[in-house]
Amino acid sequence: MDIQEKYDFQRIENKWQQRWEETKPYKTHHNDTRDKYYVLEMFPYPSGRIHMGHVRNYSIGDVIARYKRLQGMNVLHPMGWDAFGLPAENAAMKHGVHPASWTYDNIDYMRNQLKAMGLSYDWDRELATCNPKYYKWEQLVFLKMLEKGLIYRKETTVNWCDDCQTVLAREQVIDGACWRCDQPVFPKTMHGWFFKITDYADELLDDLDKLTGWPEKVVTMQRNWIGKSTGLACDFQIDGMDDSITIFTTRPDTIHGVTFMSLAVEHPLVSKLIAGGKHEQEVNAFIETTILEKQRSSVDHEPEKKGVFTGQYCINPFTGDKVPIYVANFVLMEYGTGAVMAVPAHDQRDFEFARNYSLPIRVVVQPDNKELDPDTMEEASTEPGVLVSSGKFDGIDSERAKQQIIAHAQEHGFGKPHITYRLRDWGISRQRYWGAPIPIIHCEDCGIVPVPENELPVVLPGTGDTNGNHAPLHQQEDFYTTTCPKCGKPAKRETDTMDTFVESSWYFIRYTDPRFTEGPVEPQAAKYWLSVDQYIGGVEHAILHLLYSRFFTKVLRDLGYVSVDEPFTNLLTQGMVIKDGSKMSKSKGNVVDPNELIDQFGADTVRLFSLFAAPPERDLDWNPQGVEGASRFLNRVYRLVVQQQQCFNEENSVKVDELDETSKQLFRKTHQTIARVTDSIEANFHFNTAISGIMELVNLLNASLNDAKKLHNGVIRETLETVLILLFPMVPHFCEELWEQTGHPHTLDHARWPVYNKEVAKEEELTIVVQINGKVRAKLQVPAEISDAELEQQALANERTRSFLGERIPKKVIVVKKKLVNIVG
RNA sequence: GCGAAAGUGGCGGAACUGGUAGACGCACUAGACUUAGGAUCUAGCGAGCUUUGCUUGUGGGGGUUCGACUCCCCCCUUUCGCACCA
Repeated sequence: MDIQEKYDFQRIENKWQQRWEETKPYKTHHNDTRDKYYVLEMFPYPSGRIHMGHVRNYSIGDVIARYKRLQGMNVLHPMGWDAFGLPAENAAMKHGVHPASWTYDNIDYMRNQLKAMGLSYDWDRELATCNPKYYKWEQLVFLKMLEKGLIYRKETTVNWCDDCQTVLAREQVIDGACWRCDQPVFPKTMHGWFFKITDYADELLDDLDKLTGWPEKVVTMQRNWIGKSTGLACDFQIDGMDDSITIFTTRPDTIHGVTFMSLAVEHPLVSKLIAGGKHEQEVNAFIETTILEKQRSSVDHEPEKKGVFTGQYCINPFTGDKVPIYVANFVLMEYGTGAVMAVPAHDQRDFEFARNYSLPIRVVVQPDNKELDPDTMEEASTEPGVLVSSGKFDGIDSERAKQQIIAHAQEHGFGKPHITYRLRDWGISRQRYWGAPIPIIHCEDCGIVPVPENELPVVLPGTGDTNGNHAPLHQQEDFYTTTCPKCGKPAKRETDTMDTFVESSWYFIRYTDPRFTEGPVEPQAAKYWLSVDQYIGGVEHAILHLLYSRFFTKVLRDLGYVSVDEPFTNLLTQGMVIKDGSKMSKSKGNVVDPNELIDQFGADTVRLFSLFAAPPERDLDWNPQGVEGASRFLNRVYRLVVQQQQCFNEENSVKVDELDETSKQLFRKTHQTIARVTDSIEANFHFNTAISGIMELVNLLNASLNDAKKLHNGVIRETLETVLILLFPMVPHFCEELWEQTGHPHTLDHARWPVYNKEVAKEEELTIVVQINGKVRAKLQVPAEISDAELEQQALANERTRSFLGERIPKKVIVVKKKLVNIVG
């Protein structure tokens, strides 16, 4: 045996990457007899090159994949590309390249980068969402959803980003700006396609309880996003008109305290209410300025509550009171019914509005801790209490009154229980080129006609050659001119493309058999592999991507394609990679390029450091000197193996009883380390503590070699082999190379994760802390099997204890088994 | 404003269900080897002090306990999410 003296990471990494390319050890087969494990990292958008966030994400995923393989599981670990999207079009405009060739070039480049990291993907399952072979099935699912009534088209006011020239879903508007380009978003009225995600609102909400493997934070965010509220929908007749205003309230118990009515400026009844009245001009002017204000309002502060009287009144069905109808700037048309019954005594917004316009305040819920006086109240009281001034409901507890009032309204036919969600249907129409075409034909006679299934895919035109037309589809006459599949008359194709979040909502399902040609999902493969056991990605997708994916999984289940309710059993949201205290960004000039790092230190070192520097869920502060530390550690292990290679020559079984003390200690530490590393990974993927444990073992091996004249060869061997296996998921090239160089006939891919020997790991002696009044005063070395009484006696007999105690007589002695003795005196 | 999470050496971070605070790594200091070293090895490394040792110390203040980074109450700071949701 002759190991190369120096750790030549370049040679080693090239060698193993090439070998993995040839032998495909990570190719996965469906195998019902084995336990499966599906680990997935969020697939990247092919933006050009990978960044440190990817490095971290994929390093974490790769450790898990390799660890589970060592444990004997059949691991699915695929990779692909979220390949549709705006940057491709922007690049096309900027550099004059076709979005398709820009995207595919980037994919090629990034695939090489990922391969240079030594990630154990089954590359035969690679997919790109911009490939017609992928989006063909998405189009099919679209048609099935349409058939099932889960898709509709309507004209609405949408969020329009002028910069991106497209519509955005509400979730994609962040602080009034586009999530992608950060430009302000404007309302615009147009037709668009919608997925009825609200049909699944209840299930999406209820099933959150099943997601015990998700961070609580993400579950809460989704719960709030869905925003379920239960209450009463109630009609208020307009005085002197046939129409009535329907309101929604979660506080039906306060309905006797209504002193006015507030409508959103966009409420459809407003124009009718004011038509011909003396308030018409004033109201219209108010509406106009409010709409303008809404558009440019900064989000930091709520504007003052403002409104204007319409001149009309409506009637409270409970009291018969006439209350004035206002148009108010704080009422949202998008939520509830766009009309709010105003109870200033018990709602802060109504209270402020009432004070501004000197409207009456009427207390109807009396909390038990304080007396409410409408004239002196400084804020609304939202606490529960007992109903007052509420007719026959007086004296009833407010919680119970809610039910009784709803029942009363229902009995008399002017109201009913109602549930409202914050969640809205998902608008998926985009007016851009680089996306999956929506498979619909518009016919003047037949209306909306689905493209027949056998004509799928509707291929995005112009992708055939690099000079192809990549104008938005509504500008491509050759594309949209067609004939109606029903009547054969000239017709027009739908020119909207789908939101790219649609592709990423089901790619993890397609991975189970990405080459299946008979449908979107191969049933047996899906049944075997789903759900994803471990999903890993940034918390920035806590709502959008994860909610859409959950929705799609349920839809595909109801369409009969899959049998699971939830896509991701366990979710790990990794922290950001930051440098010098802030997120890496070009403008800050603190970007670290993974390529340079890998060239300089090797992929294994970069992987090791990104795992060591922080636990996965926390932000990782990138420290260039820390990387050197990781490199140093690998070099030290390499040197140790080179120095100690003789121990691999002979078969040396270890008999614990015959070992010298140093060898025995090292052997014990080896088994303790196995336990510790396994626990760190199993508990919460805290690789940082796993690595530090391995470092401690290596440190002890070094120290033992220095101390002892002759360390037992079998122990050295077992220690080094343990180190190599434990490190393998993190630094695979490095470990494979040393494993091979030390004469092992099979690669580590075929190895098994070690199991620690409890007997060996057990300490023979313990260090017991002796405290006097809670302060550490002495330490005792005692045999592990010592009794509590014996321990107490030894502690009291200890010389240092005695000198500290002096004349005092201990009042109490507390003995904590195998840990400490505290003497209270 | 509401909600959640987090505050531990010069830095990244450890500490299991309340039981030796600071594992491991980085940086730093001293020494060894060396023509040299950003290589390697050895030792030290929270602060203070009257330095075989003592005192103090986990954002601040209080409390529970024999004992608190850990549990309870109040406050401060940071980060994230939501933001007129009726």
